[in-house]
Amino acid sequence: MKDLKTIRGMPDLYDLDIERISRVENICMEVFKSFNYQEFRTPIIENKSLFQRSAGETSDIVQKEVYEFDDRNGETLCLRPEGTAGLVRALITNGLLSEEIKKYFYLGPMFRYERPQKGRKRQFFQAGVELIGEGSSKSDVEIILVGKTILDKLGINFCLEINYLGGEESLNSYRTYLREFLQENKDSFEEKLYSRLQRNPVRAIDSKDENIQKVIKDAKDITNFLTDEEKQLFAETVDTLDQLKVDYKINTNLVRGMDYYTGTVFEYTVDSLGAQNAVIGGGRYDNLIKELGGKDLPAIGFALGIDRLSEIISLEGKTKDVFIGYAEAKSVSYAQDIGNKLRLNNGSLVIENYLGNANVSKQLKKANSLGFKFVIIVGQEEQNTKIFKVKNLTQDEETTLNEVELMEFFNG
RNA sequence: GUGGGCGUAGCUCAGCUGGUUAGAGCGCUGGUUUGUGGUACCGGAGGUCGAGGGUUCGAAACCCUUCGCCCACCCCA
Repeated sequence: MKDLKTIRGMPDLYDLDIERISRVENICMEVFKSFNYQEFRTPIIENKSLFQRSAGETSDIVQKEVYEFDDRNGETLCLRPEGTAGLVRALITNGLLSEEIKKYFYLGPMFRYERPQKGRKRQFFQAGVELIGEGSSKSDVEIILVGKTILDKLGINFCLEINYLGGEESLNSYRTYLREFLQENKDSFEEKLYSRLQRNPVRAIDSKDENIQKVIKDAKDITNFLTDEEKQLFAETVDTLDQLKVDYKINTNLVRGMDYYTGTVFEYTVDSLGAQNAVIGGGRYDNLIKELGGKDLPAIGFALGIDRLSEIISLEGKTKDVFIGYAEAKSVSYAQDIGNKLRLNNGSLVIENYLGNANVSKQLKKANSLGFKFVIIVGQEEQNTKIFKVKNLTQDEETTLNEVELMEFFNG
């Protein structure tokens, strides 16, 4: 039976789960398109080296969370752990980069080999946007607004946290400072932890570990290492958010897991998801495109956890419209004919043509338990007279209509 | 990778310090009701008690192993 199990952290999705997920997906797409972003689909499998070069060789994602395998000609491939690198690769591969501003979105499954817990699966679904070719605060603000619009439309209470990491030089001097600072406090950490922190010192500042927090709270924060120009850019972004009345919290401890982030970074968090409380995370990555071999273009984007959001939205009651039952078996085809006329007449209706063997009484029972609002029973009588009884299950009313009236009845 | 909790019907769970035939509610299904639902009543199906091994006269229960789920660390969306 082992071969009939799903892979750990990769559940089958159906019923309510998938209803929730597709509601989030639909709203994401709707909002992306309303901001005039274009859809992009890249393969789920890429060369592993792409992620080593983008997310970073030392990042946890690449070090221990990538599903990798050799294909038959010996290349090391992997299941994508995130979406940005693949999209940037595709823009370069297809020669789509120019001075013009480009706006793309994507949506699909990502894979990371992690211990599953609340809000964390091994196959999970992300939607994301990337705005390429604009480095000013205007683009920061737009990307932040796209995220906010989605969360608003989903009716979710959230908190926006932002920070500014600075460009390569600022970030490197901050890293150097942190390494030295950690070295001075080396005795406070275990060997293993210490070497991990040395490898990625910025990680220490948003650690939940009490021990680390106690030490790191005396360290200087990133703002001490930003250039005047960088401070100015961040101030512009923050000012614009104020003007637009977008609430935010500056969190100088906010850092991101991928090495490619520079400049503005942000996270939308919620409080009902336990430890995995980030539902949207993103930021500026002004060096990534160049480093992967493309033009030297600034860019900013975010990724959104579709399944995380799907866990916390409320689902409005879905309505199914018409259940068409039959009185005698030979009337089924006529019932299907009526059903299709109704569908052609109004494509947004959900119409079930009953195909089972239950009698009329059972059919009514089924229609009710399946959540249909109207029932039409079609039989010899209806076929002869072309007059139908439309039963409203919620109000216990029956309306008698001819075919033309029937079409009108369901036309709005 | 490290902790803690948990696997019994499709779902939510009960099942005492080991005791003979495995329980409830919900759902499903048949009937009361052969062209009209919701409520009610009566019946039915459905379980190698996660898997493998061990202890025992006897294991859903105790021990070991393993797989999975949940939560947290870590990491991140």
